[in-house]
Amino acid sequence: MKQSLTLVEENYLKAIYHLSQNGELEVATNALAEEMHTTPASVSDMIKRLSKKEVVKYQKYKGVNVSEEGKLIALKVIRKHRLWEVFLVEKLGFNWDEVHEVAEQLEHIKSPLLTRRLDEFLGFPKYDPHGDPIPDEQGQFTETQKETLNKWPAGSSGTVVAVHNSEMAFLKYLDKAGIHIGTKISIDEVIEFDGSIEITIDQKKSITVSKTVAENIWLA
Amino acid sequence: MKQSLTLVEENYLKAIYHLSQNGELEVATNALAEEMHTTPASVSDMIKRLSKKEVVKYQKYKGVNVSEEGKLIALKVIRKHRLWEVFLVEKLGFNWDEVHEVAEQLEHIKSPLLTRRLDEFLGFPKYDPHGDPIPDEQGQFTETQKETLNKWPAGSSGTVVAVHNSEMAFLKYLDKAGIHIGTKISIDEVIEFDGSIEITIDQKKSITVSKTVAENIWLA
DNA sequence: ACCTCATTTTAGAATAAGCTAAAAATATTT
DNA sequence: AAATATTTTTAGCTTATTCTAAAATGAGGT
Repeated sequence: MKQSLTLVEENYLKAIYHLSQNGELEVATNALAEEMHTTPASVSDMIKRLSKKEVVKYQKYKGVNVSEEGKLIALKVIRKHRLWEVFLVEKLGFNWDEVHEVAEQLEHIKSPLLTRRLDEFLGFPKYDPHGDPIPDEQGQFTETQKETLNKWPAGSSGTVVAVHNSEMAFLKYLDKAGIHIGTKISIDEVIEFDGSIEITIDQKKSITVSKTVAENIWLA
Repeated sequence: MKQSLTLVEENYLKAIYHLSQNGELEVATNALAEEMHTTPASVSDMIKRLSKKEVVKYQKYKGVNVSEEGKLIALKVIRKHRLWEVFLVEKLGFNWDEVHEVAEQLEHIKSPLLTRRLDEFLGFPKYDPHGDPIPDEQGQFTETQKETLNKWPAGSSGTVVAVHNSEMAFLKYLDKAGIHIGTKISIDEVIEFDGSIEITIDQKKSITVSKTVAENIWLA
């Protein structure tokens, strides 16, 4: 029987899915506790509950991961989160760095019809305002071959399709630099000793970004 | 200190406000239990909590009512509920009889900015798809002098602004008759012995409606 | 193999919300 | 006004979720 999950359970599932990077690695209790801003003890308890509901696979002291069923649930939540982000930015005029908290609430609204209608209303978007892909109802992504900026060779160029790390400071830095989803970036030179990279933004402005920054910008 | 209310507390407040018809009458524990689909015992407990938070006025065995603060909170929830209903019907193409459940969830999203932007996006509507008025941020309604159809004299005419009683059968009946919010209705004749009324719909079709039906249609 | 240390789990308690059954207060009948 | 019926409250228990403190487990170094 498919008892539905509570809001908190859904959030755990989403966090596990995220930390395991699409269901591959095992997730440690401590890591999950940090992600959820709670204690390892609470996480242990919750994992047991989720395990009983068969949405995660779990062995004591060995880490957790989502089950097939759990993965699909997580993806449905992610789908809703990203669709709402598109709505907030494109229809209500929010900035892309203001939407997360609200989407975090909206993602838990339970109404398959609403989700479908919203998708339609937005023109079936494939990416959210941060460039993250939106899974379809079956949890499938439209795959694009994207890679972080630091992996691109000097001389190449691409378009920003995603940004990971949603810290305010980072988003503000990008904003100031003029880097958004869709911005064209040319890789001019890769400085070997510290991994920093000289780039040209939209064929206009040249700047140097640190390796850390480069690792959080995805190009296609 | 203004501790925020839980989702369930918000729902109680809304129910109390409804049952008291805008904060006038006292609400009985049993009535509230029925409205909330729960037991009187649970209601008693909850009322104590709400009373401690000063959002309701309460004397044992004497009934409850919202406080000024509680009333404002209830009105804010009602505002959100009705704005979302407008969104669902006008933007996502829901039928006016499909929106309630979803709006019941959406009304609890906490983001004043979202509410304001949504209001703006919808063109600052004053009525929801059922014709119920949408309070502003301060909880004020745009007052219109509306009255149920049975109170209007023969020869007068008005526009449908609201429909109370949301039973499926009733809504379907109206739909079939071609009566919607905004429909113009002329009162042709009031039959004295049973209170039924002959009306003309949108200057076209004439029908006779029973007193019961007339009592549930509001004109302005 | 053993010791130490970090990680993880268990135990026990707290809060929010609900329930059932029993007691108390109010209302209605006679 | 007493008896009865109805309504409301209290008491005690349950589940979901969290916490702190204590115990158990696993891993790395000697």
